Amino acid sequence: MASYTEGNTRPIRLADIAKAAGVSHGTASNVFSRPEIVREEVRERVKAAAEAMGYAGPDPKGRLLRAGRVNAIGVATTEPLSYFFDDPFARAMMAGISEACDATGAGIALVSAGNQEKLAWNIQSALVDGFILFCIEGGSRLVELTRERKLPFVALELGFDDDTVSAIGVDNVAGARLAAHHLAELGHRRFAVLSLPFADDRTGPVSPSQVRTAVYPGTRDRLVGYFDALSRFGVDTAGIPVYETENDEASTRAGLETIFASAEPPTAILAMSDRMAMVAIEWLTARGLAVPGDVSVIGFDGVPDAALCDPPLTTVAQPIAEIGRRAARTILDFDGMVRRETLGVELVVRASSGPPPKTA
Amino acid sequence: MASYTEGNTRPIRLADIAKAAGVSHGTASNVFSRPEIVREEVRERVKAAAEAMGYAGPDPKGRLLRAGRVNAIGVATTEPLSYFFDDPFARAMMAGISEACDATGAGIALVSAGNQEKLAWNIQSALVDGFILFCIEGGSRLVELTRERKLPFVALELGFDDDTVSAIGVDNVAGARLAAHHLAELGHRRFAVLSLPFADDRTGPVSPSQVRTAVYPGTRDRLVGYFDALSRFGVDTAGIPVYETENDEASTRAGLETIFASAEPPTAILAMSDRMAMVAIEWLTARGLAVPGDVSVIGFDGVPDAALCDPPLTTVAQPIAEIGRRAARTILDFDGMVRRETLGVELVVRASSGPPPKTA
DNA sequence: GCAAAAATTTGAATCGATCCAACAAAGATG
DNA sequence: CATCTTTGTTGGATCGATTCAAATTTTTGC
Repeated sequence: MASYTEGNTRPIRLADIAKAAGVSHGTASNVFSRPEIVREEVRERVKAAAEAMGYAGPDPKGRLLRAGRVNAIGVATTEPLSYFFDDPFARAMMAGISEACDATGAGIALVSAGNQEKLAWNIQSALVDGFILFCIEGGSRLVELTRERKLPFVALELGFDDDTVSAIGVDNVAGARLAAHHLAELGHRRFAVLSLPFADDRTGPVSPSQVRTAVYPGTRDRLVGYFDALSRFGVDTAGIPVYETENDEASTRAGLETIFASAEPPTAILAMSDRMAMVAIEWLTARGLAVPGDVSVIGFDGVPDAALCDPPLTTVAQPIAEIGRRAARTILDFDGMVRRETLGVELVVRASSGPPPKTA
Repeated sequence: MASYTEGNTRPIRLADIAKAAGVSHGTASNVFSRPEIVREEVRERVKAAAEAMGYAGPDPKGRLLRAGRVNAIGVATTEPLSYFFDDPFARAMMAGISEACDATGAGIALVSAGNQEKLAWNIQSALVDGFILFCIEGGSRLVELTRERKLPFVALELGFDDDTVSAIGVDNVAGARLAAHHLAELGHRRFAVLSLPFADDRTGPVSPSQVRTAVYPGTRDRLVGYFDALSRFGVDTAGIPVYETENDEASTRAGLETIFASAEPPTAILAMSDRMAMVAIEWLTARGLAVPGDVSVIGFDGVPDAALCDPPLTTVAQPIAEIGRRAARTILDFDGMVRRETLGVELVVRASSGPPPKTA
């Protein structure tokens, strides 16, 4: 299509410049890294030589080995890379991480991979000073892989029960209580739960006996919170349908189909993510059910989009950006400590929740 | 808050393992990089030693220097890092880049910085095999900085006139013609242009004589396209108000105020980005002007959000993800050639454009 | 003009791996 | 049994810089 940019000569090294300028490589190095300590005349001579030979400046690859520090933090997930730019929760989190990185001039390296093997390799070979882990599905595998690197890392979103890993998350039990309490207080007594996954790779309706067996602590805690608040209002929690989704549109719709196939459909939906809640609103509206007239919907997360949907979503807001900022700071200011932080959540009442219909 | 994770002993090196296992460092290296060529018994012995000493596996820092290749591509901009997660255009582009990177297992390093000096440093020290440059404002500075690194790079979005830099973009003249033609054909004769910046750091209304002086080729080409199409319909292009914004909400609103302060306000707005077009729709609606009843609005870019606003935006769609994919491929398959690609655009007619009001 | 102090410069050591030519040992072949 | 393969292992060279103690030069003070 067009011309060659360069000959295929091997790139110029600092040593080449040093030789050309007639100084030692120590001095040549100083010209670039601490110019103030080298005599002006020499400095100019070396710079001129560099210019003349087309030297690209000290290669970070070489510098890195000596310095040890990369000045970049890795953000890893088991989802494809585009997850960081598509998912509203991830985006809000990345905004917080970005802010902390911008403040200190650190870079961000996105790490992911289609399959398990590649992911392992990518984590092993990522040039970073530490990792922030987006623990969605397969979070524990991700933690194991990362632990191998023996670099600082912090798990996000769901507290791991394992006390040896740093983690930043929210009080899921309290948040779920807030959500359920809000709906119960409005008068609702028939509920359904759209749940995040209980464990790797499963989905579908969940029997009451399974409910306490959720492996993912985040899922379990939210469930515990919901049930705890509802039972205080005398609701029989054993009778509440819980549908486990993969937090995507397809499985959420499937869940709704199942839930509303019932003879006594719920008047309120407790969704464990704003994503599912928004799908639910769309699904209900399309089915001719008014939100919140016929069915109230409450989400969890507090992503920015939730304020913009129609009707605007009532939800339990996490301080997402703040979690991101703290995670980044945990890596950037790593002090060898295991740091486990639990941040507070906030009930944000918007228009998707209201009293149950009179007829119910 | 909690216990120490590690003592402060210096990390284990491959050489330590080799010594402990009683083999040469060459063999120890092989155990990790080409296990199949080392005898099983030895392999197990080395692995056991590694396990026992808590070896984290070959350090990528060391490997990198030898290998030369980082297997990551840098994406740079003069905006803060959060730009990548906030801006819809950037996000769509990143999705394309992500896809190409996922396919080959390459990583993405985000590069940015608040000030000019830090940006230079971050570009100099980024551990990447090449750069994709988001050339918004200050694009030429970014190109200069990157050129210094003597790594492959490709400029995005706006073609640079400089033929020595690889670039991928769209045919802005053709796209702008499409937009203007569409509106003129609907019967509009009174237009206003919401323009992207002409050059670094300016904003405000533009006199007709300045119009052809735009420094940014993307801006200039779109203007040329608009005027070219309109003049074929006998519109006096010299009379069209052009307001230069910074492609943000504040300056776009300022532009609209100016434009609609006129005695003969336009019936159609040509916006050079979907962002500005969506701000315009909001502004017009809030002012009681119907879109497209009173004023038609057409955007440029084709970001996903444009389909969701109210009314859905008529726009000129760029193949954003495809541009991203090609940019990534250009770096990943770099062959020393300068590659300049111009992709086609497509008029997407939605509900924000219609015939001008009868009274006009 | 000379010693002491200050400012520069040098060059070997180091960072942590991979690569490869040379060598050693074991097995196959005539 | 000598020779040729094959298979596995070794250790020096290399990747491209930074660092620092020691050597050298320049400056300062008297």
